Amino acid sequence: MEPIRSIKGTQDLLPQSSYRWQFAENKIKAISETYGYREIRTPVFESTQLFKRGIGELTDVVSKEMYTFDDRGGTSLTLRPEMTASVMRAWIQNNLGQEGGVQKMYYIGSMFRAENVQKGRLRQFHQWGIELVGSPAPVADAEVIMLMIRTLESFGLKSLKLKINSVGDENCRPVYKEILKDYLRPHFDQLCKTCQGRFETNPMRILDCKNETCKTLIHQAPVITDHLNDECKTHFESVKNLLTAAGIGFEIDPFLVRGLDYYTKTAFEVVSDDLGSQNAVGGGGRYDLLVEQLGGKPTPSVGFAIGIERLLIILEERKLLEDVKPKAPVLFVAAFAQPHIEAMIPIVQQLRGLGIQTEIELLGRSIKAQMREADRLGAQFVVVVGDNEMAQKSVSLKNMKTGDQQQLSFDQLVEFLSGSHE
RNA sequence: GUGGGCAUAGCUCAAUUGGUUAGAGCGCCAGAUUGUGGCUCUGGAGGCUGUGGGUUCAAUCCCCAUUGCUCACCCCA
Repeated sequence: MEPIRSIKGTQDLLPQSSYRWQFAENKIKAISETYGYREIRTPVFESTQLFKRGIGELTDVVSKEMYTFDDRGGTSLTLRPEMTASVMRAWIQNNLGQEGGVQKMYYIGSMFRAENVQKGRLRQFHQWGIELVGSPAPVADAEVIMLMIRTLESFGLKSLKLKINSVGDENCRPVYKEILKDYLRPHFDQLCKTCQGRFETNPMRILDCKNETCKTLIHQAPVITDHLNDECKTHFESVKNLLTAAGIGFEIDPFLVRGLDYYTKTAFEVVSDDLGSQNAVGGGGRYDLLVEQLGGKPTPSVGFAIGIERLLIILEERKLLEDVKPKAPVLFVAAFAQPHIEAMIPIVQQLRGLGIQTEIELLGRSIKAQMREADRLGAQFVVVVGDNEMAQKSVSLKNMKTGDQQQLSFDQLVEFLSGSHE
């Protein structure tokens, strides 16, 4: 029979490496909470309409990358391709705006995009994200960026590049788009096919096209940062000043245009050379118009998302996970035969009850094999029980690091281990 | 959707212009040590060379198809 395989673009997280994820997730959660963010979980599937309205019908994500299907009642559902739209839907639906002040939320979860697979790009992948809802102030933008950078630094990542830009708001962006189109119009024929399509629908996306001729044309193009209105300009300046005050280095990239339609004012991205061609570790920005688009009251917000798989790729390439190891048992109980195992079971129960990680032989192997197993598991101590020990109602306790061995009564063993385990 | 690369033991990889029994390291199991891990030594298990077809006296090697993986284009995390 043909074995069934996992679906392309999905991955098993095996016990051999899950501790790395736990390490990353624990750190992320701890830091998010230090900054006052609380976890939000939302369903992995939503009404297709949510993403169409929130992300934008013309974006690549919505137009060609969504896992969409009809449920039995004929409703169109979609596996979430990102979570900001879901979080804002939940925020509106549960009237979180009524609580006053801002809502600071984080999430870690699976996202789904039906794309071709390559390095750092899967069909089911995971994001850590932050949403700071309800503040129009530049300090909110700065806070989420500080949180993002601090977190990456806490993993030991130093030389990642932070790129920021302002993409304007509903007043100055349309004006800039016209200026850009006026500049590009005489060169329309030289643009690549996709950019010719973008010319009317989303001219700003031409700015980050990687086609060579498009790039040379764009090089001389008017940049949005020269055409921001006073409000956006002041906001952008404040964000930059705050980042400088926070000691965070950044690079202004007037060609940074993110692929989701909801961004306003600040947009930012962190890139790394370790990722191959999909070089974005994470990115985000301000989305002051999204809540209205989803049927809520105007609510200025800012957030970001980081790809966990990509983060782990970088950590691995830079050898920053070498010291991260799975938890090893404190004690391995090696027994000769069934009666010895029976005699040890109450002790094992007691030790585990005390939170001491304890293993007992499950295969009835030779003592030699059991010792090898204990060593492989990295156990600090091994207890050996046989007829000799049973006769004296005791155990032999071996320290695996020093090789020392001593005879202990059952009570002494429990007392010793509750004092000496780490 | 489009292109390139790869597919041999559990893992990482060899195998001469096509030539006899497809090898190594690591890992696994066992013994040396009949009640004790690591280090060392010895032995062992483990392969339809991804699948199907073709060329040939002969195919892991050449050709075609197919599946899977991977990298890249577009876009994104």
